[in-house]
Amino acid sequence: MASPRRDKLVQTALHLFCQRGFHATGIDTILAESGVAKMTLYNHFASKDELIVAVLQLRQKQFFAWLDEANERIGSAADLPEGRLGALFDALKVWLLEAKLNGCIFTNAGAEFGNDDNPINQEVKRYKRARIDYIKNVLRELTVNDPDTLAKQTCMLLDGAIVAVQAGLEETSFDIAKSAALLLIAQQRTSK
Amino acid sequence: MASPRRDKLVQTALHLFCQRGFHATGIDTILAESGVAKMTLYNHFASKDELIVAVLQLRQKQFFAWLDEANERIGSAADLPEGRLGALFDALKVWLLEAKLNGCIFTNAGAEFGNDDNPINQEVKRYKRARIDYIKNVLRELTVNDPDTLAKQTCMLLDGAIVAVQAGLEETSFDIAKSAALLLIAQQRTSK
DNA sequence: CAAAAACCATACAGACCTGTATAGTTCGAA
DNA sequence: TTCGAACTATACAGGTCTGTATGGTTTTTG
Repeated sequence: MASPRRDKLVQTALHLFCQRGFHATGIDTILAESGVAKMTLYNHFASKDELIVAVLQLRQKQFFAWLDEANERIGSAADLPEGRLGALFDALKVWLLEAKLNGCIFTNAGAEFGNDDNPINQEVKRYKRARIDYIKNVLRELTVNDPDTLAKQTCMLLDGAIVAVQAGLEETSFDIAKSAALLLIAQQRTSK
Repeated sequence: MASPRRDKLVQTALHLFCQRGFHATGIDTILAESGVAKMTLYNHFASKDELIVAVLQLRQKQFFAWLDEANERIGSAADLPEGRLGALFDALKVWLLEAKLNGCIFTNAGAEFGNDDNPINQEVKRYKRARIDYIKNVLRELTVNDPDTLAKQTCMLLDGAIVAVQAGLEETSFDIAKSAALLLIAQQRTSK
């Protein structure tokens, strides 16, 4: 399953899909950029859609690995429990602004392939759910009333901020989203 | 500028773009669905991109007209000031779930044409800004501390909820977003 | 070394795409 | 009724797209 050409293809495709979108990125562009032959691509993937699914799976793996790492790095630094979520927000802001991405690749995939149950959409769903679960676990540690709702609200604020930045609004959107999330969490902790 | 064929084209295109996306919807599909000849299209629009811009402009007009109407309808019914924003959220939920849209057409346009300053993206930006301003005006009437930040947070929650529903998560996302927005507004009003 | 697997280069099929060219038609207004 | 504008129908140019066919080359492995 693992192969250097395959990996190169998926990584290159990830890069291009992030910047130009899925439909707007042709197979030939990916091949030219990666230096891999077309027949090799179709030896590893039955179709472009399969490649897209592999790209989304790679991205998901990358993201959660990075999130784990960021979470551990914060670990000792955050004395107040709210500090952990705040630091996570800051880290996410860096992650999302580092490469000049065009928004979130999962949200974008939902936009381009939405409205039916193809494997691409299932991957999007899987990612969104996993992210909520991750935040939920972080929140559980902070002993809030309703971690489920709060995790969903946090993810919505995050996605909303990404969309705002993508539309060309100010990058302070992330900070504004962060302060909202912290207010919500504080509200749950005081009213306990 | 106004012409029955032109209107038919834009309306049909709006419908198709909403459901299938922009790149995935060919000109010929729009022509077949609308029953208009190809030369008529290119008499009214120089290119497909121009048609897309017209579609986004129509949608923007529709949306804010509907928003005005909903806002007036609420007007007398909401006794508590928070009630107005809550009722607006409920109305937006209906607007967004009524036709089986695939998310927000402006967010989707940002996903497909992002990362440079084409006219399409400018239209997306214009919409997002106008929506923030609209909410800001509603909030000003409720005398909150920082209407600007609160309006942005509200819009982020809204966009986040739309993305969540688009990804196939529960439609209760809207209600969860609403409760977050109401908490944020209450927080600002009590701490004054 | 030899056999097998992976990969490359090129050409191409077939579909679809945007946009144009051309010629005929409807229809309202001067 | 005649002129002109808007529209239709059809064909097509030129490009791009995904995916395949073919045959040669490299790399790995037994």
